[in-house]
Amino acid sequence: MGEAEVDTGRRRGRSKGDLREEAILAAAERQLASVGYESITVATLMEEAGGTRGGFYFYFRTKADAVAALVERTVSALHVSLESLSVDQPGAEPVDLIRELLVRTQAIWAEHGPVMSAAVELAPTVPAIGDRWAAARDAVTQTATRIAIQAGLPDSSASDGAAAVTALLVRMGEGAFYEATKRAAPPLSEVTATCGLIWQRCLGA
Amino acid sequence: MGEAEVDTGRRRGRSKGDLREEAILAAAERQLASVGYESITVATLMEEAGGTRGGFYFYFRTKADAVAALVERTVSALHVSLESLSVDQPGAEPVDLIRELLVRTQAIWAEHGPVMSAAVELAPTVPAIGDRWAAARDAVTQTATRIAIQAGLPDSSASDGAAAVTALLVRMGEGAFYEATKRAAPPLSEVTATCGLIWQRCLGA
DNA sequence: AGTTATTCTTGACGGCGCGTCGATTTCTGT
DNA sequence: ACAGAAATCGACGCGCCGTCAAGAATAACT
Repeated sequence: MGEAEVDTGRRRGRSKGDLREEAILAAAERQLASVGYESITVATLMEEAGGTRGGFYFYFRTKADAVAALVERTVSALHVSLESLSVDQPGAEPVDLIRELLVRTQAIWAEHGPVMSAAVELAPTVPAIGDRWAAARDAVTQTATRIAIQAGLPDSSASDGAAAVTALLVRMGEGAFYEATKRAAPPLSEVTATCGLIWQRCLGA
Repeated sequence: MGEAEVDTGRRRGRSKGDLREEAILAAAERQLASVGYESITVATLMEEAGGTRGGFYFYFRTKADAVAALVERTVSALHVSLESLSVDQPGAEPVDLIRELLVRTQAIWAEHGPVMSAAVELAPTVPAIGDRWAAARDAVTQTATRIAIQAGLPDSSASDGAAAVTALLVRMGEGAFYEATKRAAPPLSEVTATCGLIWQRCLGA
C-alpha cells in the first residue's frame, strides 16, 4: 500500500519494526492503566499491538523488559525537565528551587500516573525496572542534595548530613505521589504543598 | 509413638494441624530471608515444612495468603509494642515520644527484616498483604498524628494539617527502614537518627 | 476396646503463561 | 529481479498453580 511515502521533515520513515515497537509500548502503557501489570500478558499485549505472541520476543526479551523500556522513557522525561532547574544560580532561594522541583515532578505524575505507579511497585521486585528507577531517584537526590547544601545543611555523610536527609525526603515524595495517584486522593497539588512544607522546615537551619 | 504425653503447662497439646501450620509459616519466613518471595514455591514451602504440595491448600488458599498471615503476625507485634507508648501522659515531650516510636519500630525491623521488607514490596501488588499492611500503617499514623497535634501542628485536614504531614513522614520512615534493610546500610540506628531529626524539625512550630 | 466422625495427606489432573525455535513471509537495497 | 535482512508466525515443552476425590491418620465417644 502507501506508495506515496509522504515527505515528513525526517528523511527515511521509521522502519516497520520501529513502529511495531512503539505500538507495543503504547499498548503496555494503556494496559498498565486499565488492568495493571500482573494482569498484562504477552498475548494481550501483542493482541493490542497487532501481531501474535511469538512476535513479541523479537522486540523484547521479556514482559518486564518492555515495561522497563516504558519506565525509562518516562523517567527520562522527568530528568530532562529537572535539568533546566537553575540550581546554581546566585539569587535562587533554596526552598523555591525545591518547590519548583516538586511541581515538575508532580507534572510527570499527572501525565504518566500509571507508568510511575507501576515503576514504584515493581522497582523492588523486577531488576530491569529497579535499575532504571534507582538511577532516576539518584539523579533527583543528587540535585536535591546540592540545593540542601546551599540551604545550609551540613555537607557530611553523617546521619544529619544533607545527603542522608535528602535521601529520606526524596523517598517521602515518591511514596506520597504514589499513594495519591493510586487512591485518586488527595489531589497531587496538595501532596506537593505538604511536601513543600516539610522540605521548608527541614531546610530552615 | 510418644505415649508419654509430657504435661506441659498447657492442657491439650496443639492439634497436629496447628503444628503443621506453624511449620509452614516458619518455612515461609526462612525462605523469605534466603530466596525471596518470587522464588518461593508452594512445593519448596511444603518440602521444608514436611508434607507434599497438595497438603498446603488445606491450610492456606494461596501462597500470598500464607505470607499475609506471616505479615499479620509480625505487624501485630509492632502494634503491641506501640500500644504501650504513653502518648497522652502530661509531661511527655512530643519529640521524645516520636523518637521512642521510631526506636521500637527499628527493633521490629531488626528482628524481622525479611518479613517487613516483603510486606513493603508486596503490599501494593498483593491485596491480602496490602490490607494488613495498610491497617498497620494506619494505626501508626494515627498515633503519630495525636503526638503531632500535641506538638502544635494544626488539627485540620488541610495540606498543612497534622494528618497530612504525619502521613508523609510515616511513609518516609517505612521507605527508609526498607531501604536500609535491603542494602544492609546505613545501620538502622542511623536511619532512626535521621528520621528523628526530620520529625523534630517538622514538629517545632 | 471398637466404631464413627473429623482432621489431615496424598497424587493426579487440567490450565495458564512463559520463553525458545525453526520455518516462512515481508521488506529493502542494488 | 534477486539476495539478504528484518519481521512474523505457530507449535513445543516447561514450571507452577489451584482443584479434587480418594485414602490414611487422628480424635471423640460409649
